[in-house]
Amino acid sequence: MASPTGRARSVRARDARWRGALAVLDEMRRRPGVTRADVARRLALSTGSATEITARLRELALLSETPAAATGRGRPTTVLHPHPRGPVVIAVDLRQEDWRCAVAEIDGRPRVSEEGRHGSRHPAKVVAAVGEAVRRVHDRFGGRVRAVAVAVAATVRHGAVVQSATLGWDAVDLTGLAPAPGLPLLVGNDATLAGAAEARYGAAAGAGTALHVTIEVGVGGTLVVDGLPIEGATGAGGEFGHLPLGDPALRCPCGALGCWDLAVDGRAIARHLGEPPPRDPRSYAQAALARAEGDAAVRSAVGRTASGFGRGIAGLINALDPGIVTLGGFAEPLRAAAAEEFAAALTDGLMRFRRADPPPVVAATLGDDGALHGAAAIALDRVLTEEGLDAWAADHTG
Amino acid sequence: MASPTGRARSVRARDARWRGALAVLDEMRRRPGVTRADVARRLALSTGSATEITARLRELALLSETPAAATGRGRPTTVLHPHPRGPVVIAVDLRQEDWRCAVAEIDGRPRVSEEGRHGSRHPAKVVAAVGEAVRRVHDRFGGRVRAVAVAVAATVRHGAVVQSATLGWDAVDLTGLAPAPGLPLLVGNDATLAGAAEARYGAAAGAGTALHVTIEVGVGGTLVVDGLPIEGATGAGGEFGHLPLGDPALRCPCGALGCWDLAVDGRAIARHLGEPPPRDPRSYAQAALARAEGDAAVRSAVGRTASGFGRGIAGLINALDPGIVTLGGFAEPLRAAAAEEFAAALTDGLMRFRRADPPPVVAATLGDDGALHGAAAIALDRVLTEEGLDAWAADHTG
DNA sequence: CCATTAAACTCGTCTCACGAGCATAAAGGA
DNA sequence: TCCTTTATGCTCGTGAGACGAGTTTAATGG
Repeated sequence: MASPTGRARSVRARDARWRGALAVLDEMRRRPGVTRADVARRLALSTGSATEITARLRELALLSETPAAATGRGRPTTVLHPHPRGPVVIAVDLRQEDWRCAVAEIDGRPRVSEEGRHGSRHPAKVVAAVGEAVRRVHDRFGGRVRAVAVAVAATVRHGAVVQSATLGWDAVDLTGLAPAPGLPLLVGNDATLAGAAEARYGAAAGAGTALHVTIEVGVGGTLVVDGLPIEGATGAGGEFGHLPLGDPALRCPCGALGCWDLAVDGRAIARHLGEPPPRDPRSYAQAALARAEGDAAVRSAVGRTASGFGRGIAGLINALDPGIVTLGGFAEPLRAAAAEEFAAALTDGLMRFRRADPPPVVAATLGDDGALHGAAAIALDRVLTEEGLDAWAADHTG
Repeated sequence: MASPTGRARSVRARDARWRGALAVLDEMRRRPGVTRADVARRLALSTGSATEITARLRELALLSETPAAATGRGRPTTVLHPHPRGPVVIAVDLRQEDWRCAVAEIDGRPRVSEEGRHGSRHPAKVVAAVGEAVRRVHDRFGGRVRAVAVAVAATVRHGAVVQSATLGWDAVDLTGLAPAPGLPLLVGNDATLAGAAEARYGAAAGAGTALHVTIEVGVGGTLVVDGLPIEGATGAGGEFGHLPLGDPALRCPCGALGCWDLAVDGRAIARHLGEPPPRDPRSYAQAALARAEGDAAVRSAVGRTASGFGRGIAGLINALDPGIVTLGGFAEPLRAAAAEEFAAALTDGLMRFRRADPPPVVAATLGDDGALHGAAAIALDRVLTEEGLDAWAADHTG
């Protein structure tokens, strides 16, 4: 379907130059290990076009081909791989206590290259350490690096960190992470990127509309449509934790009243137990699940929390109508620890007509790697465009 | 940006056949009265291409050209219009008490052709009456009709009406509205389509991400990204009224607890006044605004309702990050009647970092015509595609 | 009435994909 | 072992769509 209010697309032949090539590269990304014959079939390409396109891409070091294992009669085809001197992106995941820096070829699988812990609350130090790592990777891969994407446990607007309860940061400038001028630096919220990764490679693969929800400190998540997170006007979409689904009497550190955040993470469990707010809601929540084994009061507190979580999920399903819901971080253990309470609240919160075939609510499958995969994905999205390939081709000819 | 999880796009030349033509037609839709020279500039088309494309489209009765008023020196250009024998779509708006049937040419402006009231609660009768009207229009326009779209005040899933509190309907089969076999019949929720129209032609024109919220019986609305409503997996997205933002003790007719629906429409005002639930919350709410003039109790009840509405809007802004919020139906009069309460609740409910530059909350500008415009828009979206133009061209050559 | 200006028209060229026909590399049967 | 079958890759002529340089046209304004 056309996008009649989108920016005026240019129609020039220049923009058709990479049509077939991009389709092939996308297919390669989506199905690692795909054969050339398969790609041609899927894209309804003639064998002539397939020959021409793969030859061009091989020439430009955008892919390489190796003989495929024979599957029967007929001339054997080839498997398409990223080229050993092809473009790469750097993906960074900046979490509460540590960070990881990975490299991904155009198949989108990040391979962790460096990692480190940061006890420090000083953003400048963390940024400096991560920046060093990025620069080392950039030195190693040189011109092959075409973009850098950072997943950060923070609210991100217009590509900049605005605040982070998890990290204890206010606005932080991450532009120092760019290892070279002119290299695109993309910054995204970690839960948003994890959701994108789940929708592309994980539990929600294939779903047109997927909802990802994660609990760490508060709630994060995103609605993903056709592999792209609904980012909102400033990039801060998916802050479901700040819907007033919680206790209207409680003031959230974000400034609003009744945020769902306060009703589902470790702070909620502590409140139900009459204990003081935990310094680190994440580890407190994990510990509570262990304590619940032998302690009925803790079990009950966990159950009430799971119930509040299920009720909110039901509301989000009502409002957004996802085809599947994936749970990340503490969300899945919480649901598992009080499965009945969660399920009851979920069903009770659904509109009646949705109860016959509600969307599956499943555990995220990429675990801790989701955000890293998502960062690699958005970085590659940037590289695998007409403009990106134009730039790459300009560097790789003549 | 590519859509890496979307269906495998075909790459064949066949799909490039209409590239330029579609871009020109889209431009024509977006800016009624544009000149050919303007379109060429905007799309970065060479004058040669513009000549070629417009000639082809004229030949196919997809557009016509008339001399433009001279604006200065130079050879005068032409204004692009829908062709008098070009394709049209039928747009239907099926509301609580009446219906309208309109015809739109490819500029997307629906012109009402027939209308009627339906006191009847019997869906079959209503569908029959509307179907007759559609058939009459179809008879008049013949093969020019390429699609029919129906905006209906009901929950729609997979293109079918599931239920409607407003109309008092359960599942209703609207396929009888199709005036001819093979003609696409698109069915959409009225608030969703009104939101799409606001984002394309109305108050939210130009916004990448827009939130439309309307109050009739309960709350309807949609998030619109680049002109396309986020429809969800089954097409029932945008049911924000069934987020549990209301009183958790109240059971909604939908089956869930605490729905926002109950906190913002006429039922909420009645409850605050200690009056019994109104039979028709819409007219009750309108009447309440009039009563509020001279009655402090009513004013207070309206204020509390506006406050609950503002709080919910704030939550939706937090969660979805729209660039603008448009208010339709009773939402705007409610906000206007208790502007201070609404604004205070809105601000108080926003995350702190959003308060500096919150998205504008404005009245929808298309009024009662929004849904009709939206229906025409999605019908045209269907017609103005490669496949749609292929079909049209097949009927108009040789 | 002619210079100026902006736009339309003409036409040769380019690029990309198609598709028919041919070449190639395997499996399987005689 | 050789030939047939099968699936695929390669070659090359064709066609569509857009470009862009050069030319023509229709207006304004001095």
